Amino acid sequence: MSVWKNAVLDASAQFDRKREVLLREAAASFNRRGYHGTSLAEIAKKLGVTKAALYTYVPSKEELLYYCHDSAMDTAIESLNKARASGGNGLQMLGATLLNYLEMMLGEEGGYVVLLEENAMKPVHVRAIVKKRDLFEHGLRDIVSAGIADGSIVPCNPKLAVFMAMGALNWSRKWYRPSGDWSGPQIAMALTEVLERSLSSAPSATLTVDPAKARLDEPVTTAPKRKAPRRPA
Amino acid sequence: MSVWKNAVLDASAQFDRKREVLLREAAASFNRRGYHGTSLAEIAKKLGVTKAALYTYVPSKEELLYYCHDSAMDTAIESLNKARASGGNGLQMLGATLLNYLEMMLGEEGGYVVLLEENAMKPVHVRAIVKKRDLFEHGLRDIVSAGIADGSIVPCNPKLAVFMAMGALNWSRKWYRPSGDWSGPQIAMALTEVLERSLSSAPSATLTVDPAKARLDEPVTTAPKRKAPRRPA
DNA sequence: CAACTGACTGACCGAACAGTCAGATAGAGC
DNA sequence: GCTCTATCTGACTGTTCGGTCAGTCAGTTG
Repeated sequence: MSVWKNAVLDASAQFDRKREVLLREAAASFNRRGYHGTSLAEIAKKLGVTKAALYTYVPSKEELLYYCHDSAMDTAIESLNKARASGGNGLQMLGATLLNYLEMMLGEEGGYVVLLEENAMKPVHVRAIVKKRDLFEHGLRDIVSAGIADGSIVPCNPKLAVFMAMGALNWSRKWYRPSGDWSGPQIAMALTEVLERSLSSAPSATLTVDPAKARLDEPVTTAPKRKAPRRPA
Repeated sequence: MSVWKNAVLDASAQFDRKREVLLREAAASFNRRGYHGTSLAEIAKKLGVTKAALYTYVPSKEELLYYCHDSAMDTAIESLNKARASGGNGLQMLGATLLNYLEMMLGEEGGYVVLLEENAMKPVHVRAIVKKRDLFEHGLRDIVSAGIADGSIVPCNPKLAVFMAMGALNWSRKWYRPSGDWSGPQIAMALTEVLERSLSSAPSATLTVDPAKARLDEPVTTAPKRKAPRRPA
């Protein structure tokens, strides 16, 4: 690893940098083989060090998992806040959040998303993660509720709608291949588009047929493509 | 386990029954703690036997995982064939398949769905499972394509649409609680409804707000609730 | 009753793994 | 050059787990 053997930076910056690289590598391995299916020696080998060296940066394997989860949730909540700050109606904020979330998940850096096997952590850590996850999910539900109220989102059950969206998004980790035809941002765009359509009060008349040709320099927010919001009978 | 200590049946039926119970229990444990996180002793204890007894029914832990995956895929493909046989337009067939799939996944019996950690299996088994999974997914894509052709589904990318649907559905295993407010069939109905809306050429003007109150004796197929299919400009 | 069969047990083995520790190493500050 | 300290190594430990095996036990058949 190039980051591992690198002078220039001062001591504490080196430490932080290496710790970050470790988290990333761990998350990638956990994602691929699962927490229990990944050994510390395996991670260490990829970083060009021995297992014992990892304990300089992390007190235990369990806490390594916890840190991965924690970073991922922080990033998720950040994407939520960013979307909230940018404003717009409920549907637009929802779309912006999902797009941010997915882009960071499929990004080059890999984000350190793990999401599964939370029960492998100690109860204290499970509680901490669940708390943050609930913060994120309730934030999303509130956005959906706001969207229903402002007419941009069709009346529905916000809890279920968010569960569905999270499933559709998180599942992409299973089938996304960086070397495939579709880039991360292209997938993010296309998936978000379908999800928006499922909840929009004015669903678009068409969807992206070929994500590989999607132009990514277009504005992110998907304005309703037909006319005014429509309320149910 | 009541099934384990039960006379009445003849020998080979007993064997098959017990084997099935073992598969179910294993799948449930694998789903909860992951493959590597589940020990055979743990499974055996739940069945009231010792670890060694399991080897009467299964040659190895790895093959136990394989059998779980295999059964799940067979059930999935069966739900696909059933929907195809029942006919209707593309959107209706898609909805019927997803509904069947989800009902079996959330059913009392638990189906033995696992889906994750395939890479824990031997390459031969991975190939066999991937083959069946591809059969299922390509079947779904074909249905989506048919729906686009017959005008019931909005033009979109079938591959991406199916990935999204599978994610939304499979993710339910993460948050579904049999003891919760919503029953399996109610969730199946509500989720399928949202997914249909995301792809329908004539999206409904409203969605189920309270899945707990959904009437399950209604016909399954969701007829377009507005008017004729609309094609893109 | 006696011979046989298949399910099952409890003790055991070897491998893999998380975590520990004494010591090697190398850079920073004096 | 000398010391101090942070980082890292390689060998080690205790434990857990998948898998094996000799032998027990219950049920069946004749």
